[in-house]
Order: sequence, then C-alpha cells, then structure tokens
Amino acid sequence: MNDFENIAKTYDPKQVEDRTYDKWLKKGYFHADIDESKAPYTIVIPPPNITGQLHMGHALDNTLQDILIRWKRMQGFCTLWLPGTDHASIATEARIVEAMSEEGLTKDDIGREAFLKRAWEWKKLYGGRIVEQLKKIGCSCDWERERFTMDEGLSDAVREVFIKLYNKKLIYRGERIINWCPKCCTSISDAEVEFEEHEGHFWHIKYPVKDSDEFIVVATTRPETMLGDTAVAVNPDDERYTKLIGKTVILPLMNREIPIIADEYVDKEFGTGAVKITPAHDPNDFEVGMRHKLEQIRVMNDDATMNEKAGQYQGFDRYDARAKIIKDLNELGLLDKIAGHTHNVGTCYRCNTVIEPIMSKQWFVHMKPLAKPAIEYVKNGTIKFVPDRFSKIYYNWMENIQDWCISRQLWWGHRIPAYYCLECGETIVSAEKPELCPKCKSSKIEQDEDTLDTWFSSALWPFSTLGWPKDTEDLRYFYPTNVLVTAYDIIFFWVARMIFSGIENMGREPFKYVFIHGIIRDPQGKKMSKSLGNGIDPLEIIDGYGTDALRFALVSGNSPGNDQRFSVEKVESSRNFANKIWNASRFVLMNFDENPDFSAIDGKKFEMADKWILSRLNTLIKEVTENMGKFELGIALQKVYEFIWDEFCDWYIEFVKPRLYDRENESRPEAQYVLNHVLANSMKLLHPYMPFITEEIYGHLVTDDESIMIAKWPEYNDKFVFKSDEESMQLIMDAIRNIRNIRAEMNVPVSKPAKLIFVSENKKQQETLKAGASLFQRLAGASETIVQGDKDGIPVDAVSSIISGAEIYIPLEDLIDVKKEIERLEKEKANLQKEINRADGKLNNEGFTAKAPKSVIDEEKAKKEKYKIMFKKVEERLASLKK
RNA sequence: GGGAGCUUAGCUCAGCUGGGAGAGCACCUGCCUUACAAGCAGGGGGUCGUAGGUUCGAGCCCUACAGUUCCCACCA
Repeated sequence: MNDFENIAKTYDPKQVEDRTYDKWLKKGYFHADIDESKAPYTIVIPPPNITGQLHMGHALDNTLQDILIRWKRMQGFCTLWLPGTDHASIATEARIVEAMSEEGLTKDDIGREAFLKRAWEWKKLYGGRIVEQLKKIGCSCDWERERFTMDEGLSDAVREVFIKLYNKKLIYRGERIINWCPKCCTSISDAEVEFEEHEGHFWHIKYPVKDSDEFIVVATTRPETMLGDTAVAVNPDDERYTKLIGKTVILPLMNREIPIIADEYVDKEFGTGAVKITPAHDPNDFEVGMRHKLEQIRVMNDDATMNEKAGQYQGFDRYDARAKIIKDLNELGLLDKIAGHTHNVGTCYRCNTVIEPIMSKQWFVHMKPLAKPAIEYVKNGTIKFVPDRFSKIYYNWMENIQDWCISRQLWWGHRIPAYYCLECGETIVSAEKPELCPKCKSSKIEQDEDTLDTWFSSALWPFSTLGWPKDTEDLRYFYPTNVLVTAYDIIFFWVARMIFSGIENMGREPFKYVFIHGIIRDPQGKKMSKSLGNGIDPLEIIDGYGTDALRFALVSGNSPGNDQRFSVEKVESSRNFANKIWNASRFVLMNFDENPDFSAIDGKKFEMADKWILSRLNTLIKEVTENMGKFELGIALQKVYEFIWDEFCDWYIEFVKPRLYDRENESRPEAQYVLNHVLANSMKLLHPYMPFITEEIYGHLVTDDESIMIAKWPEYNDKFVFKSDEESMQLIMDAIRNIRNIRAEMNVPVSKPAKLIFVSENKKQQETLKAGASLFQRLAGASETIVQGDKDGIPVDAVSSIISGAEIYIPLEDLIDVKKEIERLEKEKANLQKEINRADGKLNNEGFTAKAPKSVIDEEKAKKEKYKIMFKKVEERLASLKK
C-alpha cells in the first residue's frame, strides 16, 4: 500500500484539466515542426466566426478532429491541426451596427474608415473568446499557426485568386437578379437563402386590353412588383390567349402600355395561364425579358421601400405598398379574386428577413468550368466523403450549380480589388490601386465599394493558412490536408467551394477525406437554437461533468453523418465511466510497491488470467485501430469502454486481488506488471477520446513517456496471442457466472460458502478448473473445489448446472427443493432440445450443407455436438434426481 | 417536383463485408464485499415499421407501401 490509498474516490476534472492543458502547451506538444522523416497528417479547423460562442456543434466537430489528430500524433505522424477564425462579414458587421445604434450612430454617420477601426477593435476584444473555449474542450491545435481570414497573408490570397479568376474570365461583373436582404442591406448568394413555407395569397388581377372591353387576368403573390411590369406573357400554345398575343394591355395603376407576349416559360395549367412579367424583380421574368428585349424597371430601393419608379406608391414599404395596391385595385374593380396560396418564400439565413429578388450589378463567379473538375475529383475517389452517401448530395448540388454572387454591400471583409476609372469607365482589376487609368491615363480612379462574400476567403482556407500564394515550406509539406471534419449542413457553403478552389489554385485536392457528422439536437430532437432557447452550453456541461465526459457523450453510440440528441443523462453515464477508470487506477496504484520496477518481470510466470487479458488487449488494439482507420470512432470507443469496464475491471482486477494482497505470492510482481501494462495501453487507446483523465492516470503509471500525448500508439503483436488461455479463462468465467446464477435463483448469496464439485472427463479442463479454485472461492463462494472425472459420490441433493464441457454440482443440503430442481432442469433440457433442433434443421438442409462455407457448417456441427452432450448430462442428472 | 436519412427493448441509440439480436438509461431482486453505491452480482423485456422478393440463411441486399425527419428545386 502507498499514498494512492488516500486519493479522492471520485475523479475531479477541475483538478486536472486546466493544469494538464497548460502543461501540454508549455511542452509544445501541439506545435508541428516539419519533419521530413515523418509523414504529415494535417487538418485545418473549420474556422469559427469571431462573433461565435462555443456551442454543442463546435464541441462535437472539434472533439472529432482532436481525436483524429491525437491518434495520428501517437502513431508517429507529423501532425498539424491548424486553427483559426473567420471574420464572418455579415454576422460581425450586423453586431457592430447594432452596437453603434445603441449610441445612436449609423454606418454612414461614421464612414468606412472609422467603421473598420471599430470592427477591428471588436475583433480584438471578442475574436479570441471562441479560441479560449476551444482550449477548454482539449483541442490540441498548433496555436502558433493560428490564422484569421483577414490576416495580411490570407488577404493576399483572396486578391490573388480574384485577379486570377478575373483574368481567366471566371469572375465577371454583371447586372442580374440577385437575392437582396433589405435588413442586412446586401446581396447574398443562392446558398444563403433559406426557403420557408408561408401562408400567402394569390391575387388575380385584371389587366385591361387596350382598345377593347377585354381583360387578361394575371395571378401574383407579390402584387407590388406589378408597378415594374413590362409585359404579360402567355404560352404560345394556349388557345385561350392566341388572339391576344401581340396586343397591348394597360398596366393598371401605372397606366403604362405593355405588350402581351408569347413564351414557353408560361405553364398553361398554372394560375390563369397569363403571367405578369417584371424583369427587374424576378429571375424567371428577367430571363423572359432578355429573350423579348423588355425594359427592366426596378421599383424598389435597397431598404425595400418603393422608389420613384413606383409612382404614387413611392416611399411606401413593400408590404404597405402591397396592401395599398390591393385596396386600390379593388376600388377600380380590377381585383378578380384572392385565393389562398401556400408557397415558399426565400429568407436571409442570417437575419431571417424575406429576401427580395432584385436586379443589381454584382460580381459573379462563373461556376460551370470550376464545378467540372470538382465533380471529377470525388467521382474518381481522390476525395472521399465519409459516409459515402454525402457524395450524392454534393454531386446533386455541383451538377446544377448556378453562378456565385460574391459581392456584398458590406464594409467588413475583403474589399474587391477592382478599380473604376471615373473618366472613361474602364474597369481595372489589380492588387494595388493603379496610378493612372491604362486606357485614358486619367488619375481619377476609385476602388469598388463592395467586399467579398465571407465564403470566398474561407474557400481558400486549406492553402491560404499554409502561406499561399507564397511557396512556403508549410505549404509544400502539409498540403493537401488529410481530412476535413464538418457537419453536413455546411457542404455547399464551404466544402464544395474549398474543393474547386483547391483544384483551381493548387492543382490538387484540398483534402483526401471529408468526414461528415450530424447535428446535435436537444433531448426532444429539436435543433438547438438561440431563438428557441433550447441550447445546452457545452461549457456548463464541462463545468459540471468535465471535458472528458462531454467528449465521451458526444462520440459514443453515434455513427458518422447521423444526428444525435444530447441528454444530460448520457453525460452522467460518461462521467461515471471516467470515475470507473479513476478508481480502477487507484486500485492498481495502491497495490504497487514503493518504487515499482518491472525490469525483472518474467513472462514465464504469467498466469492464465494474465495471458487472457494480454491476449484480449491485443485483440482490442487491432480492432480499435481498424475502426478508427475507417472513421468508426463510436464503435472504437465502445470497444475500449467494454474492455476496460467489463473485462479489465469486472474480471481481471477481481482475478488478481489475491495475488496482490499476498505479498509473498510469487507471481505478485507479474500481476502488478500486467495491471500496469494493460491499464497504460488502455489509457493510450482512450486518450484521443478522453485526453485529460488518461494523461493524469498515465502520469502515475510506470512508463518511459513524459506524456501520453506523445506516447506510441499500441500495436497488435503476434507474441500476445494466447488462444488456449483465453479458452480456459472462458471456461472459468462461464462457471462462475453459472454458479452465481444458480445461487441467485436459489437465494443463496455468495457470502454463504458452499462446496463445489466439477465433473469433467477432459484432462485440460480438469486442470483449468483446479487452477481456478481460488477464483471460485473468491468469486463464486466456493468453500472447497473438487474436480473429478466421474459422478461418483455426487449427493442427490446438489444443485447442478451443465456448462459446455463440465458439470457443476453444489451440494446445498437442506436448502435444495428437489421438485424445484427437477423443474429447473426440465426447463434447461427443453432449451437444449430447442438448440439441437435448430442445429439439426440447418444441418439437414441440403442447401445449407451444399452452399454454406465450410467454417459455418463446422461451427454448426460443433454446436450440435456440444448441445447433445449437455443434453445427455442433463438427462442423466434428471434421472438420478427422480430416483 | 427531385433526392437522402430514419423506423431495432419503456426511453436514447449501436449493430463493421448477410451466418444464433446489443449498450446506456429506466425497471425488478439481492448486496455499504478493504478500487469504485457515480458501485457490485443477478434478472425481466424486442415476430428489428408493413408486405413481397433474392439467398441454404436477411435487422443487414432488392422492390413496393406506410410513418417520420431533412436537403435541393421554387409555378409566376
């Protein structure tokens, strides 16, 4: 015994975590030094927004990355986990605008320069918060390489890519229908629009045909856009309207003459079959307008109020204008009818405001040529999605991709490196502001006011963070990265864009695997969200249960790509596991001698139980490593859990107790050694998942390592395969379980010792059972263990159990009720009969014997034999009881 | 309209290439046994959504259907 006896009986994460993390930091374990003798293993973090607070999604995502990184580091790779943050243009700008409005200020009040100054201050103040939170969950990132999307180097990368794509004509500026968010006051990309089902109306409006009494009725969900109508379209094959094609209608309220045109776009079956065409406010109408060379009249301002083109409705908000228009039309008798209509309305993914499709001059990325190789890289397996089904989602998006609107009417972000000559209108795309216009030599040049979509810079993250466009050592060594870990909801925004950007700019894939996980939901299965207030704060969970427990709860029992519900109960049981390990370790340590030294351990002195657990550990190492290699982290963790709790704690520790308690026992050092060895290796296997407690325990064990973080990952070793000992221990454990079983059934607690008689004809089994005597005594309440080859002298009033190969008799004297015992055995007999029948059924099936693999057939035959023997023994026992 | 996932014990979920259904929690019965009551020992509980099919053999593969969740498209 030693000091470890006095260690707390419960594991206290607070005493361990921060101290341990600091130690790792100080030792520089997180830092990756390029080592050409090693293979690199790289992960770039999905950069959290500087506005962000750690939520469960981050906790899961980063735990998964940390598991992979820690595992690979132990395997001897030169691992780099590169961290950083994203400037998150819209989200951050919104925060700053909000803060300013509390001071009664607007962006325009203070101007661009002052605004950016504030933004950088804000970043300085809050940008590091999420990074500190990542440290709390144990992330082993190389903080010396931390990057920010608006760092100088990364901004260079952005400009470089913009210029390059512009010169290749893959970036262009054009006037098109874009998604406009009136609240954020910026355009957003298609991917940033979320559709919501709204209960709306379908207003049928009568447009008078010029020089006639006729009307043509159009149906719309957005009547306010009619102010910008420049045509009415019908299907050319629609006989109802054939005679009207080419005629003119008077646009109500505006009294403008607009033509009736024919276009295939119109669906005869839908609505009235006649469509008002508003090229400046609808993407389809825009296309129709282009085909028919229609005028584009934009009737709305950027804040979604009506503009001067809206006539009497100028100044109205879009919805007020809508109400007034309906009212006015009704008064004019031009409102044909109002139908209920549920339809999907696009909203801004940041602020949830209904977006307005508006014609606007913006910058776009021409996507088709970039999408093509990006599809190819996944198709040919250069990049693999895990699980594979997500590649379908990716194809589906990439194959139907539209051009990407990248300009934003925001200030916080990378300003577009395009300059316009105020004299001749020339556009110059350049990293630096040109002195003179190359065309007219004017010096009146101004830079484009807009910034780029945040995702434009994050698309470059896997190489911009490594130094690109400079040709750095880091870039050469660590690129391409190995795996990207993210949730499925970000495949379009980010993963897809990184893929084509990596291929386009680096000529190589940005990563080899995309490891996709699901969303963490609340206990009711709802998505956690700020607005619902159902989010569970990971930091609170850490505070209450420890980081390791949180990590365990997030990873165990979950399979890749699937959503999961988060429950405190699960964290509790994870915490219990941590505690279990803690106490197992306490036990091991308090049974060490003063200065444990295992240099004199003799493998020949290993007992059956030692070889059994070593063999089991060996198998575990193999399986866990295989599972992790396939990203089956939940399965791997489950196996470690079961090994530690069920095999190591519940069995092995119980097995070795007598050897430890007896200081004279000659294999006591071997037991200590095996405890140390198995625990140390279990901790290694567990370390990627539960880094803190494993480090703490490992530090107390006898090892050559200064930290488990940099210890060598265990490897499968043929030398530790002890099949025969595994079988023997299986027999002993089966026997103990059976005896406990009987005793529980008979209400005889293990604390009441009873004699144990084993009957077995098999020499090896006899020896095994004899060797197990002390175990039977300790774990099955045996007062004495007798092993014999026949049934001579077995008392009639003994309770019996037949296990594979051996008969167990427990003479319980007056405690036994013979009638009850017969009943029990009859039941047993019936069960065995059922098993025999099942095996027979298979073996008598010609199809089975002809087609099943030999190993399966042999297995079945062996089972049948086994059950037949057991059956016979039960029968015999019954016969003797009935006498 | 197109696509994907899910449906397994009371609850939450695992189940790897098809070869006798598992865990955690909950529940029941014993135990404060000198590592751990956040524990130990034992136990009950499932015709694996339904119906077909392939196969010697299906929770797993195929088809249809039902329920459910999500993604994409966006017919004005």
